[in-house]
Amino acid sequence: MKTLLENIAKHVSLTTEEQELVLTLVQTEHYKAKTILLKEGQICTHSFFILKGILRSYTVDQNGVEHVVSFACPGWWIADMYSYLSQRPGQLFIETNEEAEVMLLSKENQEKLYLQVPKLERFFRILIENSLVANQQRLIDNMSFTTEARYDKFSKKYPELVNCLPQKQIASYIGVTPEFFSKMKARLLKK
Amino acid sequence: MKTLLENIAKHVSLTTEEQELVLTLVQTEHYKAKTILLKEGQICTHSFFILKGILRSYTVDQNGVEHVVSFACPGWWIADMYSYLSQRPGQLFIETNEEAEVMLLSKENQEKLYLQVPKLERFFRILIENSLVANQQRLIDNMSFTTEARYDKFSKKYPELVNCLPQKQIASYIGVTPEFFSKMKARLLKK
DNA sequence: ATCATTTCTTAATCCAGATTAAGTGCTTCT
DNA sequence: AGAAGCACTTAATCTGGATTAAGAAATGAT
Repeated sequence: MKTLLENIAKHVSLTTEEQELVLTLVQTEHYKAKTILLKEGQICTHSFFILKGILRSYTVDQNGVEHVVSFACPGWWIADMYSYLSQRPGQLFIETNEEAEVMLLSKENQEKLYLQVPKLERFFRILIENSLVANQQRLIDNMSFTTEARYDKFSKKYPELVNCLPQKQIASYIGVTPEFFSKMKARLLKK
Repeated sequence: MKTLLENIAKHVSLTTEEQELVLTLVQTEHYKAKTILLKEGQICTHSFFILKGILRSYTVDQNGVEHVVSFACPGWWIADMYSYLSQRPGQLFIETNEEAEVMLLSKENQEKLYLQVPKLERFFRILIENSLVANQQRLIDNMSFTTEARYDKFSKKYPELVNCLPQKQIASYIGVTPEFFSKMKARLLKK
């Protein structure tokens, strides 16, 4: 259901040999809960495809406050795109919430793939297009909706996440403090 | 300096024939100040490459308030990416600030280009990657910086824009009301 | 099972920024 | 040139959400 090849097959179709090539260029890793896969200041040398578990990326600001940039469930990719694309030190942390199984694709191997299987250029372009659209929508939502409406949208868009994330992470994602989030939820229940 | 072919040449190199093909697939248009090129609810059938002038994209929320999503100067592309990619009605307006000259590339012609000049798949992928990174950075900035710091960053990143945009548009871009923006600027001058 | 750490809640106080309202230049149109 | 509309400013008041602080509940480690 959520393997890498199935994910690719949604957008481009590969021959058996091409599929095998892909598999030789990725590695699978297993991580315990709360493992940090990438730290601020490091270069993001791999992008991660989630097989099991939930990962998140976040920044830490001058005051030490965390800001969740994204979550990734099985079947999703995650990386510090700035750092990954430019191969310069980035500002994101990437961390497992729970025990997780992840496929790693190095930047080098991705370049190899582009050369040997040009169709994958299309695959990754589509992935990036989708991220861009989602990101832009989030920006718009943050500017034009109330906190309550943003929470509502989040719950509807990611119903599987609402009940398995610590709610301080959801609070951070929608852009409020855990205290305020808690107050808001209590207010919602009264209705 | 800012023609379409020069823009493409920054990332991929085309043969003369390929360049000519590109030119046959775009059209150039001239617009007066305050012309609306795309309205909410319409399908974004073309993406726009700016030759002259400044365009901006924005949404209008339930209360009729405008939120600037992006600006585009000469040498930049602009479109409602959600609508353009999905060919469904979008929520963005795209409008010229001043008199402008713009090249239009239709979605159909873009698909033709992908087929006939696969190198362009790479070109557009890179453009989208850059947008994604910029967008993600803006999200992070909105979550972790004060209004003042965001304005400061904006001024440094787009020095050419600060002095030629109505400041209510800058206020909207960084996410505050024109009144507050005005107050903040007065406060900055005192220092 | 117990202790320790983290997460969540509640409540009081505070503040950045919104809202409302007026007033002051600018353009631009006729 | 005058009217009409925008863009910008200033100021008073209000509010969503932050901050601080404390306790309660859940989770995890030994």
